[in-house]
Amino acid sequence: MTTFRSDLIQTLTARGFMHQCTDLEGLDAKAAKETVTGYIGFDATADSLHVGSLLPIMMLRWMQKTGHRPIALMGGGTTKIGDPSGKEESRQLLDDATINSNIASIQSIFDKFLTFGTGAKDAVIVNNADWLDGLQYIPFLRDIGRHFTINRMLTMESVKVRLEREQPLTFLEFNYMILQGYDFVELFKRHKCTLQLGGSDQWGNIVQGVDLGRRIAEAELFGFTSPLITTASGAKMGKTAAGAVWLKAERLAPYGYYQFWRNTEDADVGRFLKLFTDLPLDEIAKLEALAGAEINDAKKVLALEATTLLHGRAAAEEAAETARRTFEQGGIGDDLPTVEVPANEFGAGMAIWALLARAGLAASNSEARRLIKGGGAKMNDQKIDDEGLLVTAATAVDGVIKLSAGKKRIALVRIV
RNA sequence: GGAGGGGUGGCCGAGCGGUCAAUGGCAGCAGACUGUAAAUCUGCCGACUUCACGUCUACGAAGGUUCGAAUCCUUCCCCCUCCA
Repeated sequence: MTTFRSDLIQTLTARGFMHQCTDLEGLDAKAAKETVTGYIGFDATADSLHVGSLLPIMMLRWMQKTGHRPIALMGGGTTKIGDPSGKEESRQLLDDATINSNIASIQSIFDKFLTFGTGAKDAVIVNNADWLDGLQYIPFLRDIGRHFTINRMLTMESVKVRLEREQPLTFLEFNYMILQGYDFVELFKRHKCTLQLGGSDQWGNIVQGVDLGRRIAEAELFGFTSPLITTASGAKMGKTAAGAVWLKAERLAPYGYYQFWRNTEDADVGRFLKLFTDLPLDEIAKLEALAGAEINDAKKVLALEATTLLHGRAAAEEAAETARRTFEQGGIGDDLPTVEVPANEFGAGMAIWALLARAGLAASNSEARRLIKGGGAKMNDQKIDDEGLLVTAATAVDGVIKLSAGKKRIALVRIV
C-alpha cells in the first residue's frame, strides 16, 4: 500500500474512504504542510439525517482529527428550489422557517461528531442560502455561466445517464452542477476552503467546482470522493424493518441504532469498522480475522462503537446490555421499545392482533393477523397459535407483556 | 403547432370486456436451517372488519357504453420520441 505524507490522506485511504481524487499527490502535499479547509454539502429537507450521511460525516470527522478544518455546508438555498433528481414526483417545497429549523436540528447531529467553534481548526456550519438567495440571474449568467460549456456538461456522467435512459432532465437539474460549483468558489472566497469531499455520485459536480475555481479565482481546489457504500449483498445501506435508519434519537432510539449495526452481514464487518468507528486499524484487523460464529464479537464491537459515536457511551452500553439480555438470555432488556397501555383499555380482553399493532410490531391489524397466521408472533416467548386470543391485564408479568414479531423485533407493553 | 408511443400495486413490469385485488421479478415480512450473518427452501405481501373466497378502495383524472371495464368510447392532465 502506498504511504502518504499527510495524516489526512493516509487515514482516508487506509480506512477505505477513497474512491477518486482530482489530484491525490497535490492534496497530500498540501495537507502535509498546512491546514486544509474542506467541505461537504448536505441537504436540509428533513430534520434528521440517516446513515447514508454518516460516511461523509465521518470524513469530516477525520479531517478534524488529522488537524484540518471541516465545513458542513447546508443546502438551505438549493433545498428551497427542491432538488428534482428524485425522478418523477417533485419534492415538496419547503419554506424558510422549516429549512432553518431542519438545519438547527441537523446541527445537533454534527455536534456529536465534530467540534464547532471559531478557532482555526474548529468546524463550522455554513448555509448556501447566504449567497444563493441573493443571486441575480443575468449577472450570474455573465460571470459564472460563461465558464461552463454545454459540450462539457453533456459529457458529465449524471447527464449522460439520464439522456441515454431517455429519462427527463430538467433545466433546473442541469443547473445544479453550476450552483454546486459556485458554492465551492464562494466557500473558497469566504473561508479559504480548498477541498470538497462527497460521494462518488458527486464527482462530476465537484470537478466542475474545481475548474470554476481555477478560472474565476485562480484557486487550486481539490476534489475527493468516497465510494458508494452498499452491503455485501449489494443492497443500499440504511434500510431496516422499521424504515430508514435515522441519526436522531427521537426518530430511532439508540437500541434500534445498535441493532442496525449488530445485524451487519459478516462480509461487511471489517469494512464498516474502518468506516464507521474510530478504532485503530490494527485492532480492526484482529476483529476482522475472527471467523465463524466468533465474528459476532466483532459485530458487537462495531455496534457499540458506532452507537457510542452518535449517542454516547452510556446509551450505547445500555443498548448493548438490552440486546445481550434479550437475545442471549431470552429475557427482557430495559431499553426495548415500550408502549404504555392503560389497564382499563384491556377490559374483558384485548385482541392479540390489536395489541401487536399497538406495540408497533405490525403496521395494521390485518398485518398483525398475518403475522400470527405465519407463526411469527410470540407473547411472553410463547408462540401465538390462536388468532382470536384475548389478552387481559392478568397476562402481564410484572406489569409487562413481551411481544415478539419474528426473532429480532421485540416490544414491550407496559400496563399502567 | 403536427405525427406517433405511453401513464397499472413500494419499484420494475404483464394483462387489453367477465373467474382481476390484478401473472412475473425486485424489495419487504414471517417460518425452516443457522451465529441476532449470508445463501437456500417455504409461506405471506391494498385496507378494513373477532376473517367469510364478506366489505371498501385501487390500474393518470372526470364522464360514458355495458348485466359487467384496468381492459371499449369521450374529454382533460402528465411523460417520452420524431418533425416544425
